[in-house]
Amino acid sequence: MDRKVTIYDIAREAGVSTATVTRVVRKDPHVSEKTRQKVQRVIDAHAYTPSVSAQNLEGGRSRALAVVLPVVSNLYFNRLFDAAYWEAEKNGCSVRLFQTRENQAISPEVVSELLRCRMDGVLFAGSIWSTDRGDLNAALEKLGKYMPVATICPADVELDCICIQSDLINCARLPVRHLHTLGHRRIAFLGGSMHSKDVSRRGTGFLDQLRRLDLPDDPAYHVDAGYDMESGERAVLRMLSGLDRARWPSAIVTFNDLVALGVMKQLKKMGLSLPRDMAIIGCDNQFFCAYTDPALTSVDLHPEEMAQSAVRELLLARESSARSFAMVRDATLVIRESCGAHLGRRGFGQTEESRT
Amino acid sequence: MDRKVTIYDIAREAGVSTATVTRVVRKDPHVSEKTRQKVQRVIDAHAYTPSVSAQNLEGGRSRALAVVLPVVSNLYFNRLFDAAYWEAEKNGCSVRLFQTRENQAISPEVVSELLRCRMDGVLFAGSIWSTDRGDLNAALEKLGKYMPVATICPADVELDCICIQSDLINCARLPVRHLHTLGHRRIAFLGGSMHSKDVSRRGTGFLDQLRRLDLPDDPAYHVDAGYDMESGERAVLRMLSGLDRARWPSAIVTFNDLVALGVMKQLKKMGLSLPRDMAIIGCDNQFFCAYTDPALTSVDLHPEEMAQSAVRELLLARESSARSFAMVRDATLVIRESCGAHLGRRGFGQTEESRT
DNA sequence: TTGTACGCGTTATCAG
DNA sequence: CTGATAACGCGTACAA
Repeated sequence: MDRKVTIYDIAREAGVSTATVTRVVRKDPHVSEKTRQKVQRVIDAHAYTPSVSAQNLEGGRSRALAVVLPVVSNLYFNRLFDAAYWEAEKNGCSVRLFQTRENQAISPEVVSELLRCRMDGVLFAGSIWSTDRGDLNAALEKLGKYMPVATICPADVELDCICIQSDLINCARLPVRHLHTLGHRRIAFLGGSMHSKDVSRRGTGFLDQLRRLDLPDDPAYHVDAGYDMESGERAVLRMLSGLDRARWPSAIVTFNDLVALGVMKQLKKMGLSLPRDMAIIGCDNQFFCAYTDPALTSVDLHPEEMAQSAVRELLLARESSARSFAMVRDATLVIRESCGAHLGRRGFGQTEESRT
Repeated sequence: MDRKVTIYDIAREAGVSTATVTRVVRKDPHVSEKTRQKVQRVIDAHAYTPSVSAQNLEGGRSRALAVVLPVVSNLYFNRLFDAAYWEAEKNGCSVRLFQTRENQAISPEVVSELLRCRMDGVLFAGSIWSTDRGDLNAALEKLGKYMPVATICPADVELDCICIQSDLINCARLPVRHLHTLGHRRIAFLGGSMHSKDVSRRGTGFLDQLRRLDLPDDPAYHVDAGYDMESGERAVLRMLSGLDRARWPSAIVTFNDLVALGVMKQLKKMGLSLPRDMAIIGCDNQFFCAYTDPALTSVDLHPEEMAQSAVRELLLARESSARSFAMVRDATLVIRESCGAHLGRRGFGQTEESRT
């Protein structure tokens, strides 16, 4: 491996001072055209590029933002990351990715790594909410002293940083209303946990909406499960196995589209026809939603836009003094075929149901 | 924003020299237990962490690998990246992601950014092969002078770097043989391009295999298309529309699973029943393959293992002198239901076919 | 317009 | 065992 050519090498060979080389590189106009050309020629000849490390050390900043999330290979997170990446790049800033994996909590290792790297800002997304509230606030405060901090978080989390909040309310309301409008009364929720400690609060939000519409909140209609396809398969099987067919829900809202994928597979395996025998609504509006059979109706939380806002605010906060505030991007429902909406309004399970 | 506390601050407050602070941080045993404790206390009190920029400047290396690819939000690439990330992390190395987007060529900007950041190694994956061979070699050579270079590339590409080659041969052979065994004779290929300039050479590899088995290579059986679901939908429609039903293929191999998704959707829309009326084989063995209807048979190129090998070799090359060589990870066929293999062997399209 | 000299935060070398 | 001090590569006052 060759030694990297430095600004000294260029200066010496061009017969000028390092200051002049810098000026040429930074396109400082206070250089005579003659020397500029001379220096530029040497630079080109050696393909000289200033060292970022040295520049950062000098300037005290890294022109880099950190994005901390569990896994990029997750569909939701890679959309989020991708958006953050390009938004930062548009502003001449690079992005460093830190994965925490299943390690739900925000680890001290990550915090110190962020500090070590002198990041210009950090965006947290996903799963850190399960961290003990005290620890979390301590960590954020510690980081906040040195760099602006932003998070993409559930709406009910109050943190001392830039909070881009997921639209929990509509994420639950939209699917429930849609199903209600189509005549469904018995609606189940599968995936994640109904307990309030669940990362996203999606389950609890769902229950709220049921209550608002005076719909039955049958405990049999939600079994705790994971966040992937296998979880969906198992959960729906467990739920339906324990129920008389007359008590079956006519619709299922899932934690996310992956769970929905599993649910649909299991349902078909049981011989049900979708959406006739069961309506399904997923969440995240993933790329494959239009290609399931039937095409999956889903809620879009617009992670891309949230990520873009976060990056923009981070960049802003870097200049001005840091501030803490919250903003929300409305969720939207993307209606496809998995609820039979295209077939017109119908009345599911009305006959067996006791009107309350 | 507070000023970061430096090694000087610690040294002063602890009443020792910076050298001693470094020793404590690096756990150098040549420190008396007494001073060690004294210094450590100050370090903890201020949550001091050495600056990576300064360390890198000093040491002349970054302890970071670069991964260059088109987009992480692509399923194939995020699996690849994720594997590289954790393999590097296991070796105390961080990973920096560079996306080139649709920008197929390896741009001078990326090259100079890699140089600027003084990366300890770089892994290229995907799409740079379409770069003019001369330019590509020039870029790789330039980089190679300063850091080890690895690529995940088609097997027929000869480059002066560490080449982790995709198993082109089996990627084409496995699906064609499988279909042949099941009795299929008219096999089409959809997605990408059949032209040899296509990034992955998947189309040309497919044609080779057809010839080997003496199967008809009807030009109508492959229309150039893209790499996503929409491309699949359009391509299959275009192909079948132009053909008498008697001349229809009985099986379709697609460039990847995304294309397969589109093809399956379009086929169903046309009223065909899968796999009875048409067998499908995708490529990449994506997570959703087991959840399509019918479950999609697919080729796995094992991008994770390729990425891990690449990272390992990069780390090795960093120590010893750089070397250039090639290695291949065999592709495997994951058989599910989209070819009807679970239904036993059958003879598709035998009757209409003219035996040659 | 150009050059000198210092600081940025660490580590390594060499004395003590 | 501990402390000066010289790099590391760059930018930037300040001076010429």
